[in-house]
Amino acid sequence: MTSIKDVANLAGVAVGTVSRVINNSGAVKPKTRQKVEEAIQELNYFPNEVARNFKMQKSKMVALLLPSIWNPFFSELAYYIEDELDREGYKLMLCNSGGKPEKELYYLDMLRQNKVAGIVGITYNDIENNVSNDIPIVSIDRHFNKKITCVTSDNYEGGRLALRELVKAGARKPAFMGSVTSVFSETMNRREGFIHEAQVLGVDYVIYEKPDPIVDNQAFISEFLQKHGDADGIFAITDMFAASYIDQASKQGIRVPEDVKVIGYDGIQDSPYFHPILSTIRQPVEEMARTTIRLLYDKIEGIPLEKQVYRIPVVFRQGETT
Amino acid sequence: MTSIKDVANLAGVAVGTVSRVINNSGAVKPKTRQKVEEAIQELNYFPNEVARNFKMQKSKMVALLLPSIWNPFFSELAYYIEDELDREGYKLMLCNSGGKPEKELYYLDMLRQNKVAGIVGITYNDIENNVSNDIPIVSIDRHFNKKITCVTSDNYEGGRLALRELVKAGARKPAFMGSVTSVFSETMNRREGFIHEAQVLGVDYVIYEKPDPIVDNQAFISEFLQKHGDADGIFAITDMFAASYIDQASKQGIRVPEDVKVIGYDGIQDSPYFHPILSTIRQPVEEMARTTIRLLYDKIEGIPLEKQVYRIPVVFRQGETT
DNA sequence: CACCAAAGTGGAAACGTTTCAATAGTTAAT
DNA sequence: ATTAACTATTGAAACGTTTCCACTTTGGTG
Repeated sequence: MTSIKDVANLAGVAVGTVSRVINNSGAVKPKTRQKVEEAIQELNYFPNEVARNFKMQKSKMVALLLPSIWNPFFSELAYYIEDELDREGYKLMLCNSGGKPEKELYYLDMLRQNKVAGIVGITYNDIENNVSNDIPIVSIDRHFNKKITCVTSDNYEGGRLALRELVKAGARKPAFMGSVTSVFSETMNRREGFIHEAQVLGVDYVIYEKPDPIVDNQAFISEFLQKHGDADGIFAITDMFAASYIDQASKQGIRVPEDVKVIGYDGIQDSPYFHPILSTIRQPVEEMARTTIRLLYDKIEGIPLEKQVYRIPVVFRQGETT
Repeated sequence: MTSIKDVANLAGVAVGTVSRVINNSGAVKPKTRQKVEEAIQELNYFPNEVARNFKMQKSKMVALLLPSIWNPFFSELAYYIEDELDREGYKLMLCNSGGKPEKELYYLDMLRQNKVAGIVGITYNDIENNVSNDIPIVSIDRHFNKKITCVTSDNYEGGRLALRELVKAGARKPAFMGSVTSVFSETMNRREGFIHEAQVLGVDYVIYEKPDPIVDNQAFISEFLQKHGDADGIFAITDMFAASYIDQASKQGIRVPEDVKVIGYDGIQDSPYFHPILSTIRQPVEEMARTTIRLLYDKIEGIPLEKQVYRIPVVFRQGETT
């Protein structure tokens, strides 16, 4: 492979000069620059980025650590994250943890060894203590403590909004359904907002939480239907969950939205696949992604951040299920 | 940051020895090894992977270049690719090209500069000439020439299968619908298989292709419905396209499967979101992903490949649309 | 006990850059 | 013509590894 040295030889200058030409740093006489550029052309030389990263002790690589890219919410997020990174010449490394603690830690170690410039983390476990201070992290929907900045949708408002919409659609006894993924998860505020608004409005409500994320959704939903057959409105913690509920309910002859209104959370639907079209609290995925990366840039450059948690507003999107 | 030199100093040995301990290469006395390991512990040292990559002139990074990770077919593929890579300690870099030629080339250059170990490419353009010989590539569904190995589902058989299933489901005049993405795309064989089987069986058929992928799907489908209202079976080139067709058709009062049978291609549905459940030709995404990576490993290690195109068998999956 | 092969270790070069101090060249004012 | 003040360029060190050659130690054999 041709190196900067070959270019220097051919152009009859020193390597330092070639470096300055390439990086437009320092002064170079136009004539010299031309000689060097010709040599670069001639040799079809391009700089070895690995050597640069090594020398500079930093790379333009950002890692995205998430449970599974297969999940449509995450794949949309990843799309925008990559797009925003590319604008500044950063590259994206993708790590699927499966939500497993040991894999999250394994990847964190690996990323440190690879000296990535930053990490976007969507983790199920408290990675606070397993993360060195020398590598900036921004998390999405997970709020640990000072070290890790968090970007999230406004889950609390989303919960309030969902309850209001259910009531507006005619529900007399709305229920919150979902599974706990992590005690650090900001998503739990969806429940708090829901409860708060129900109390403010003075409506009867049900909270039904699945303690263990491993348990089968279907079984959990069946159980709910038995115990709370009188619930006539469902706020599901995610769209995915809402879809499971609708599936299960319709198998038991329950009609949506006639018998039960359903609202999801995420708003990942905008493909012709999805039916029925869910009423949902739409997360502004693109804005969350871009905000996350811009905050990460600030951290990388050592700019102190104003806040610890950045909440992006959500909106209700009417579908066919309310 | 602590380096191998610090470890050597603390352990009272030479850097070469520390290196041998870390890499389990060459002989090291147990006693020495212990001293070194203690020093590593003490200093909390971990090897600088960037320096290694630099020295070794190679990295364990593989790039996945595709139009958009947002597409559920690609995100499933990416999931398995990452999983297979991780088994051998490789990392995945994600590049969304948006299918734009200039971005594909831009990424290709970038990847070369970054000395990735290999590339998995799902491109719309002929990248054959823009790719150096020193970096192994395996493409999915795109067949250029000798240099680039191609992994694809058995599109031809898939096309035959689709036609047979449509006929079996009662269609008298089946149609193939789709848009051309690239002349190099293996996916076009779906059409060939469809045509071949129709001729073998002696059934009347329609081929309706959208020349320009940019044109709006909805408009294209409306046009088709006007011109070929008598077609009573649709083989859509992708599930996504099938879903669009069903949407559009149902808006015009056409019922699926009563009036028209529909078969898609991909089989990306296995989430409760999707309704109706499509009858489809299922691509074995996981097997394709793993095959791709294993072939890439062979190429990386210089092992010559037997074939130029690897076709993975497909199966028909019954849904609610036939 | 002397000798030899094998095992273990040290030390330095090399990988391709950037950067910086030192030197050389140029310009403009005296 | 001399010098001061820049501008342009050189050359070498440094980044953290691995690897290879040379040297030293060890253990076994005659």
